Amino acid sequence: MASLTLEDVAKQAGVSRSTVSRVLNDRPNVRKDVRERVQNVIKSTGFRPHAAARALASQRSWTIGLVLPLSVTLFFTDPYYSHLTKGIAQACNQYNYTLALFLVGTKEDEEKIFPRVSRKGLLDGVIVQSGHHGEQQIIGHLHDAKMPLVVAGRPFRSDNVSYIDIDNINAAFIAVTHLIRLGNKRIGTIAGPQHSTVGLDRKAGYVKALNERGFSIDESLIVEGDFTESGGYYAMKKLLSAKPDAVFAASDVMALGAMRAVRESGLSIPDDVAFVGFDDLPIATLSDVQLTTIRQPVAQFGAKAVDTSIDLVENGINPPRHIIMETELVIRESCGAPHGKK
Amino acid sequence: MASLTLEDVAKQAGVSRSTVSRVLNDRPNVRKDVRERVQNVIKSTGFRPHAAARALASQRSWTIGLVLPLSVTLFFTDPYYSHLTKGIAQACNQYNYTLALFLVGTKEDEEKIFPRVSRKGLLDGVIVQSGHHGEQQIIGHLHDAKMPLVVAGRPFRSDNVSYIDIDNINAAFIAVTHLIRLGNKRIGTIAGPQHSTVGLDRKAGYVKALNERGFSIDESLIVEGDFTESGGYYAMKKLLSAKPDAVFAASDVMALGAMRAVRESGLSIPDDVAFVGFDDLPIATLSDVQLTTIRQPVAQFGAKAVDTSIDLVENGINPPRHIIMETELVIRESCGAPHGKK
DNA sequence: GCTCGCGTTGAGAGCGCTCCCAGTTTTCGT
DNA sequence: ACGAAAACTGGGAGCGCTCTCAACGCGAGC
Repeated sequence: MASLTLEDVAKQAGVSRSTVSRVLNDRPNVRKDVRERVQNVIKSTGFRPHAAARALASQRSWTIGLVLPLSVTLFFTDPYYSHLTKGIAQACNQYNYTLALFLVGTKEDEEKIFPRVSRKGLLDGVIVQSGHHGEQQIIGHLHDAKMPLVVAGRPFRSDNVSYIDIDNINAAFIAVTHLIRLGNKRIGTIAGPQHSTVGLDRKAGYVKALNERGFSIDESLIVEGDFTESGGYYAMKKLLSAKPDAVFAASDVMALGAMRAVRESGLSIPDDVAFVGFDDLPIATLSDVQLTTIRQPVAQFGAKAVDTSIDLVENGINPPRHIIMETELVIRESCGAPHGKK
Repeated sequence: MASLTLEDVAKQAGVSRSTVSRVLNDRPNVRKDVRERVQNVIKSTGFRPHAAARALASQRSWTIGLVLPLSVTLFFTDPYYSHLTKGIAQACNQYNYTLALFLVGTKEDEEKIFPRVSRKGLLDGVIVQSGHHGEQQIIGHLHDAKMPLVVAGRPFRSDNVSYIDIDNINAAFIAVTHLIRLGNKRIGTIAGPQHSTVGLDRKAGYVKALNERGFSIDESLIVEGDFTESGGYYAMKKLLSAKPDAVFAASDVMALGAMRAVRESGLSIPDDVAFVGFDDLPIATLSDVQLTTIRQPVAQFGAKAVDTSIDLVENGINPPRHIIMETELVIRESCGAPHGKK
């Protein structure tokens, strides 16, 4: 099976290269019987066009890049990234795109990756996870190269870039309002890092909910975590001295850590301290006390990111698209509210 | 900045296409001053060769595919895959290769992915994680297409394919022997799925250790898990009725689940039940009782996989390479042995 | 019967690079 | 200083596709 080419297939089918190409790409203007004849040859020979050749001729590589930060080793501890990656990978697959993964950890990684993603002929579009250390820089690179770019999560400077996000402020608002309605009086929060838009927005939603219900903001009830389990644990240890009766954690993983700290201190969940998390990843249901949380549509989020990338590739990057996905409060045990399941 | 080509750079530097190509690829036979002149033009114009064009002309795509099974949603729950992916991604980056990620979950995924990975001009080599449902099939595909292939973890039929693995039997043997030396008499195991080589091998090591020390094999002390936390939890519930005084779990994640079950039943770790896990991922140290475990060099494992792939690409796929990486017993709290740290 | 127009087909010119080979310049031994 | 060998450089022919364009039937309309 020496490397088969379009030409070979054409010869076998008794037609020209162009006709085979047309059949291959489902283009019109081929007589039915000819089309079938060619299709048979393609099937019987198992011919698949050479990816690089097609990419060169069509100026489309049919691959999308995904740039993920590895900072704080989050890629390992926070299943959010795994889920996002899965969503994106499956969507790519659906559309017959190839997914190129770029994990950027160190400064050296950046130096190698940044020029690569903006390189011609490699990627049709790029999805960058926001909250990244060199985020601004890579967005700039990509912008200069006029490479279609979708940011997953609102970036700091969102003018002129397409992004897709959830309404973090509102989602956090709903979570905290839920805790207020349940009668909690001292509601604390384990916020995300305040150098990320997610961290800022979720805290803003917390503040907004308290304000709207006439609560004053008690700074001792606000502790910053880093989206890790142990971050949540230590944040909660600090928070405990402020004696909260409820906590809104900016991620499920942090909520889990925080709940561990609460359990260790001899208090019970939700009676002494009620919890609402954020993400609704499978781990939310794994704990002894199932977590009430905000559900993000992570898989659809990924799919939408791919979708949008392809849209940008095909229809130009202007105007930038800004897409906000819906979230949902999922009530389980940890908030103390009556709930359906188990 | 219209798409810059080699030709343009050549014109600007006052040389020919060939010379620029030579400079670009660090090839000899270019006068020093000419080389520098060209390099300056490259730097000042920010020229990067068109990836697809280069791939077509050189018949090398400089990208490596990674095929990961999504079965049992393991990709999410077991950080092993995240770590492996990270190792592979970083190694690719090091070598200036691009990593293409293929996550195969459903049967439809397979159908889309299998032809894609063996397609000409897309991938130089492929790394496939073993333990995959359609493993045999994809290995066959790749073999037919003469695509360089490295399997991560020994596949079932290992003749004629290159793989890289750890010595699971011996590692498990060491873990269990350690528990025996500590004076435990009823040592149970939470084995991995017995349809995977890892699962089989680690169980074989357990059996071998007991046999060698004159213990008889008690089937009620052997329970099969599925490498998930809850799998470990339920396996332990079953195992508890056999009253083990020590447990060797075939993965850290399962060990964590099992320890949760033990704690729930009111027993203490390591006094009532001692534990040794397998993997030594960061989660091993996250638990209340730090886990004694077998350390796998996951990151190096990934790097070696990439290394081997490139070797196969450059030096041909025959003979198949079989590489075994070293493991190490890391003693912490859960086994009850005296240990250094904390 | 002739022209017009449309659906169909094939030829040819690239896409932007690598690589071989032939031509030119430099280097070195004598 | 001269010729041979070595080092350097440029031109050309692809790599395997896509895409434009011209050419070719063929039935409809007059």
